[in-house]
Amino acid sequence: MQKRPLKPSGLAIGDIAARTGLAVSAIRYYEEEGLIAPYRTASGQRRFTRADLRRLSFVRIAQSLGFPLSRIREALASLPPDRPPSKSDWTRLSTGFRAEIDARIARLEDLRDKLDGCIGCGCLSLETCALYNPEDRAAAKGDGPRYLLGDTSEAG
Amino acid sequence: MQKRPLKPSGLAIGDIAARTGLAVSAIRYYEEEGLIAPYRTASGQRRFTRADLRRLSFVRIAQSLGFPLSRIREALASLPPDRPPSKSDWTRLSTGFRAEIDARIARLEDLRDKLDGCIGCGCLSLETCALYNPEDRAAAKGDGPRYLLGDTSEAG
DNA sequence: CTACTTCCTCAAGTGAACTTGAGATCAAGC
DNA sequence: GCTTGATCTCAAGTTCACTTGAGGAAGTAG
Repeated sequence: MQKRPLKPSGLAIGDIAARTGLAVSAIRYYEEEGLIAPYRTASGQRRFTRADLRRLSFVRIAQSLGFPLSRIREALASLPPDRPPSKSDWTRLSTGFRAEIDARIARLEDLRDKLDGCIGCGCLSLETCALYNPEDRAAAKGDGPRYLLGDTSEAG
Repeated sequence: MQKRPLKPSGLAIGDIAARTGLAVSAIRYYEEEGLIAPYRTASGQRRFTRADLRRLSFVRIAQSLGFPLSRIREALASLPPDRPPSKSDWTRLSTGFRAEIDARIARLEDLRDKLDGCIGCGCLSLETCALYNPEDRAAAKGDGPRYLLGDTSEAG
């Protein structure tokens, strides 16, 4: 006796939309984009398993973290396409994401701190601020406020 | 004797592109969008001041933080349109941004931790995970993995 | 069986943030 | 003075992540 087993034959797209908070059209789009692969009934209607539900939840979460669908598809590609993924499947997938999330956080903190520093010291209105006057040191390289944009190569 | 004063009459768009790392077309677009307002020579060519350069650097930075141009325009609107902004001008502008950056960081950390927790405990493959099985508690509200998506209203 | 809702596909539209191209003008070097 | 490269405007095209609409088939309630 299972407790409420997603109906014998899986959920229809409308149910999935209600459960994930996604629009029906978005779910269809995700299928088109290869993020999910729901099976079809004899008459051609989509039916979704619990695994699909998890994949969609993951999509929603990863998206809200700022990852593009291409990156999410890539991550989901490491899961078995349709069958219930194991814990180690999800762990493998999430480890890569964790690293990227950490990197994002670090970058934001770095930027925030530099912004704070520059504003705090008032150098925004001076000519020596690495943040707003990158040309002092970077003009020769000709590539803008790169100190804040991830390029830490000080070569030259 | 000033040190290299941006040429007597300001920089041309190509110079600005080289210094900021932005494409010429992007700079024109930003003007169209009201983020900058370079002045024009008699013949109609754009000329940029140091203040424009700072505004563009700010645009680039804020963009890399994930802020939409609309929000950036809004922030820049608090600066005097063309004149060199004072320290307090920039401080006012940046304070609002700081708060939003902090919020972003907090959200990312929260999501990361929840993701970690769920993956660490293996509940991704179970039926009780608030992250991947929100329907257990949220199905009635019908709105997906909202625990991770910012809605903390547990009412109901 | 009828009516209503949900689902299907396919094409086109949307908004953000640009880029590309056409055709013309402007500025700098020789 | 001429050529070359930079700049101008304006219109249209591009990518991402969808939404909207047309036209039709399928499932459900009475």
